[in-house]
This record gives sequence, C-alpha cells and structure tokens, in this order.
Amino acid sequence: MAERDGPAKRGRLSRALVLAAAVALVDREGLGALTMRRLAADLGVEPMAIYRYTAGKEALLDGLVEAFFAEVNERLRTSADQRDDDGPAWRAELRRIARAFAAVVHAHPEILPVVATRPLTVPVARRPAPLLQLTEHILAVLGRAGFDDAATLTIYRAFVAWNIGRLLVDRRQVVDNPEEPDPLLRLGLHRLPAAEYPRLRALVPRLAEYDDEQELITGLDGLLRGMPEAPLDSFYG
Amino acid sequence: MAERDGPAKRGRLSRALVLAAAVALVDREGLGALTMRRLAADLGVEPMAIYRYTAGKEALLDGLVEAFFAEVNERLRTSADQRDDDGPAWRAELRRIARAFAAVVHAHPEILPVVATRPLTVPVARRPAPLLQLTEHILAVLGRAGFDDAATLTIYRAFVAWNIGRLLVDRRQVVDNPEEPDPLLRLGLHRLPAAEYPRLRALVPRLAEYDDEQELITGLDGLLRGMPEAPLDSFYG
DNA sequence: TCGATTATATTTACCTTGTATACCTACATG
DNA sequence: CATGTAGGTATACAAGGTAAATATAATCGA
Repeated sequence: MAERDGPAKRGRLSRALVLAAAVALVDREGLGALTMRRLAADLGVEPMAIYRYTAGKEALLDGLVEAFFAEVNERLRTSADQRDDDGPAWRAELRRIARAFAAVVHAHPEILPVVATRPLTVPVARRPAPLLQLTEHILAVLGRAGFDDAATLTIYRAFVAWNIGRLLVDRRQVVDNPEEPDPLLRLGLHRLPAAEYPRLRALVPRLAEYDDEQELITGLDGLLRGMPEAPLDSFYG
Repeated sequence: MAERDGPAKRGRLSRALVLAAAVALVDREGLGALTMRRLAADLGVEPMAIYRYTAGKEALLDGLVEAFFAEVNERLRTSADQRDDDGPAWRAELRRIARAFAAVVHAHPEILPVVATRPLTVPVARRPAPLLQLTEHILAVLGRAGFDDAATLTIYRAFVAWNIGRLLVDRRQVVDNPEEPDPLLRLGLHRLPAAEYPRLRALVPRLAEYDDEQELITGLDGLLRGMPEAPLDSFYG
C-alpha cells in the first residue's frame, strides 16, 4: 500500500513532516489517537518508516513539545504586538510571551498536557531547542532589566508556573450533555448532592463564564508586582 | 497462584486496597509501572479481578486522583497548623490548603502529572468526591469572606492554577549523571552551545537552589493581593 | 442442614500497540 | 556500471487492556 501521493518512493518523509502530521493528528483526534500506526497511515507510509525520524513514541511526544515551542517562538517573532506599555518593559515583554503561549495553546489545546508535564522531567540540556531558546530569551530579558541571578530565576519560575497552571485551568470542563438546555442538568449537577455541595452547585454553572486572557494577564501582573524589585526599576517604572 | 497471604480466597480485595496498592506502586516505580497486570501481581490476584473495583485503566487513574485528594483532605483535617495569621483569615486558610497540597505532592511526586491534567478534562459533577469536597471548602471560605460569586470564582481559578503550576515547576529536573561532581557536566550543560544560550548556561546550575515552600507561599500572597477586594476585608484585614 | 443464589476471582483469548530485525530498492557516486 | 547506503518495507513478537465464559466460596431461604 501507500503507493499514492508521492511519485517518488524516496524522500517522502522528513522530521518536519512527521511532526506536522503528529500535531495535526492530535489536534483533530486527541492525544489518544496518536499511535505510530495511525500516524504512519496519515503519512501514507509503513509504521516503521517513522523510526528513522524519531527514536520512538516517547521521542515523538518530545517532538510535539518541540513543534509547540517552535510555534510560540514564531509567533513572538512576527507579532507586532498591540501597544502595551504598562509598567516596566520587562513586564510588558513577559505579558507578550504569555499571550503568545496562550494563543498557541488555543490553537493546539490537546497538546497542553504534554507541554505541561513532559519537559519538566527532562534534563534541561536535552529539552527541545525551541524551548531552550524561549527560556534563554526570558532570562535575557530579566537580566537586562537589572535583576540579579537569584531574582531572575525566581521570576522565571513564577512566570512559567503561572502560565502552565493558568492554561491548564482554562481547559473548560467538558460538558456531560451539550444538548440539554437546563444548565444544571447539562453540567450533570443533579449528581451533586445539594446538601453536601451547596456553594459548588450554585457556582458551577458560572464557572466557565470568564475571560481567559483577562485573568491570565491580570494575575500575571499581580504576581510579578509581588516579586523582588530590579535595581533600575525605580527609574523606569 | 496467588495462594499466599489472605487465608480466605474471598474478600481479599476492596476498592481502598486496590487504590492503595496503585498509589504505592506508582510511588515506588513511577506511572509507567502501573499496569493492570503488575498491579494485580502486587495484590496477589489475577488481572481481571481488579475490574470489579474500577472500571478500567482510565478509571484507575481517576482513582489515583481520588486517593490523592483524600489524603489532602485528611491532612487538612489533622494539621493543627503553625500559627499563620498574616492578612485576612481567608488568605491564611488558602495558604494552609496550598501547604497541604504541596505536602501530599511531595509524598507522591509521581502522581502529580495525573492530578494536574486529569481532573480538568472531566466534567465537574463526576470528579472524585474528595476533590469536590476540597473545592466546596475553598468556595465556602471565599463566600464567608464576603466575596461575591464572580470574585469567588476568579480567586478560586487563580488559586488552583498557581498551585498546580507551581508544583509542576518544582519537580526538579532529573540530572543526567548524578555521580559527576562538576555541576556543568552533571547537568549535561556541555551540550548547550554557550554561544546560543549564555544566560541559560550561567543560570541552570543554580536553577534548583531555592526554597519551594517559600516561593509557593510568597507568590500566592502576591497573587491574591492583586485579586478583587472583599467588601468586609477592610474591617478585618 | 442443604441447595440455590450471588459476589468474587480465575481462565482464556483476542485485539491493539510499540518496536526489533531483516530485508528490499532507488539512487548518487566513483 | 558496479556498488554503498539512505529511505522505506515486511514480518514478527512481546506487552498491555479487557471481553466473555467459567469456577468457587459465601450467604441465605427453606
């Protein structure tokens, strides 16, 4: 099989193609659908062909992360950003990064769990290059703003934590039965004993009524204002 | 096989036993080791026996989450908490919860990825009871503090996001070669081209030198100070 | 007390998935 | 034109999840 499409039998694949197909597959059908066989079929190729471009399934997941951050970087490079000069420049830049990150998550929501959990268990030095580049950029921004090493790292960790946590929380809850007009029933709330969970029952219907970006940025600003001060900030702030 | 241990062949298992064994297994050998067959072996039972207490592998993972939050609740119930009366009571209580959460994560670090990603894709109403109880508790605390519904939910989301993100980030990076005395080599930094990642190279060796709890609590306070004000706060705060 | 019922665990078997290994083949290069 | 090799295929197996049928201990009605 797999005789269609590419005229040549050779050179059909490439790492970029494989990763793109993987991302597309995950976008369309979720992480669960990402199997070597399925991916191969999408590429019009036998399963083992993929192994020439990625060491295995694990490595393929790391490839998703790579593709993800490549897209974040790309977006940062091209986003002429709406003017946003509240506070010092470094904070504006972190906001810009947070927005880019969020935008890519919204473009590929299914990948988020991988992005959130996988890189953190991988030694820094072997994380995908695009992630390293982004990290370098953030550290450089903070360094230029005048923070010393300890402060830079503290802010960096807080920034990453907030973004990841925030985006995980933003994954709106899947709804039991989208058809049901009554929100109580639609959310499956009849299963929540009202006696035990009064506040929850009252609030859940409104849990999804909020502005992601608003809360992302507001929270980020709040968080960062609580961080150590940069020596130069008082002049520019 | 499986003739040892329990004298009776009947009633060896229970949901609690199964979950406890699953948690123990994951603690010892990581999520990857959690297979139905392995878990069955640990329990001295044939694989299919487990299916009477959990609907399948997915449900088993939800069971991990359930066990996790049961432990958080337990800890909250019994922790006579070190005096901690900075700011309003509701903030002190959120700090207490954050600490309990962090403590349980440290007790079961391998479970965190599951806790961080799984509940968020499950409809609220079918999340495990211990998680619902904790949620109810948080919402109640905020309600009693005088926040209206919108503010309560905003603070709730920020609180959850911060905790999850923070704890994910706290998973220290696995080290390439723990034996190596030179930190540069130990972290595999020789693989980081110094020209491209100057700041990263300089800072990575110190990336793990920080106090988790310190940053967790400090950040939380900063974050919450940026949140909407409760009407009554001015009286108590 | 004894047989029927039922809760509990086992047996068997099947399908999906990841991947090792050996192989084939088009192509560039000497 | 021979030939080495990168790129893709064929085959096969082990590990894992789980459906379905089966065996068996515990419980209970008579």
